Amino acid sequence: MPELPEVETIARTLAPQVVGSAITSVQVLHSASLAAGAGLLPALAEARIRQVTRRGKLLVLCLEHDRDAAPVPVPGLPPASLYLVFHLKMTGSFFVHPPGTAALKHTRLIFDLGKDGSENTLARGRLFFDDIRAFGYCRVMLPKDFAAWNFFTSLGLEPLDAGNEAVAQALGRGGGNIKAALLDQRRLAGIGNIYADESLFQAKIAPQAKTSALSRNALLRLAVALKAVLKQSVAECGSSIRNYRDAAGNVGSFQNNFMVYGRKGEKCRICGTALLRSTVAGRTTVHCPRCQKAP
DNA sequence: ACGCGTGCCTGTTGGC
DNA sequence: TGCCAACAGGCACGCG
Repeated sequence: MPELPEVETIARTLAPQVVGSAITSVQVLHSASLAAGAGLLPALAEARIRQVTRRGKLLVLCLEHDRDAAPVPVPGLPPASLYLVFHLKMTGSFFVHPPGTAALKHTRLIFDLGKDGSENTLARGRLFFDDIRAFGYCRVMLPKDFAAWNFFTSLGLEPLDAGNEAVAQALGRGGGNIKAALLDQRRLAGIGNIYADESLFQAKIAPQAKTSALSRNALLRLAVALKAVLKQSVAECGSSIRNYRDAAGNVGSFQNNFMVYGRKGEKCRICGTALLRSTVAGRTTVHCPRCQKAP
């Protein structure tokens, strides 16, 4: 379940392995994993990887595929003439294997990487996109396709780039409960179930609290807590639960800091009360009934 | 128009 | 020991 800190960690560990490489060929082993841009595969197989970045939970490879075409900026992203975009959903992962490595059981896409800008096309390695549950996807897009992609254009603020006031405001508008607001990618981009529950605990707000009932101070407290939790997780290379590894095969350590996520029935680390599991906004939710009060 | 429920997927876990 | 239901969950989609 890569969320913002995990996708950020993957981008950081993938970049040094692929930036400066040329994509020499692409293999689609599971057609549904290529959700858009099949027609651009020929262009992709001549493209060079310039940058690896992230927007919300999307991992974005910025490519140059035609030296004559000027790179076009997409709002919020570095300019490029072609984009390779991934959503990892729950079980997507990357790894760069040596040249010639065969596909694994759950390998969905393979990008062969060669040297950039040289007549010498000796392969450097193979970028595997593995995805056990195959919920994840890749999209190959021209800048104009990217800028017209509804999911992307609807994404909200980057929580770590926005100020506390702006984050509080994004969470406070609209109806529903506060956990649904945290998970709504149109308000803030990149938050999933782990960081929603953890930030609500740190802010001492009950997940089922109606957003409209929260004071300005409570929303600000949540904004501060959310940013602190995300920042700490990025510093610890994310949370490794189940299958998560970064693009270098490393695990993160933020799971050791969980106060509530996955701790149903265990004691609250602050007050000792048994933590409750419930369903809020359709998701499994764990909270401390004593520390986290609905207003 | 917005909030809610369901389907997509496969591997792991826990109960009987 | 073996079987199977429940569970993990982001997002598209359809319904009311």
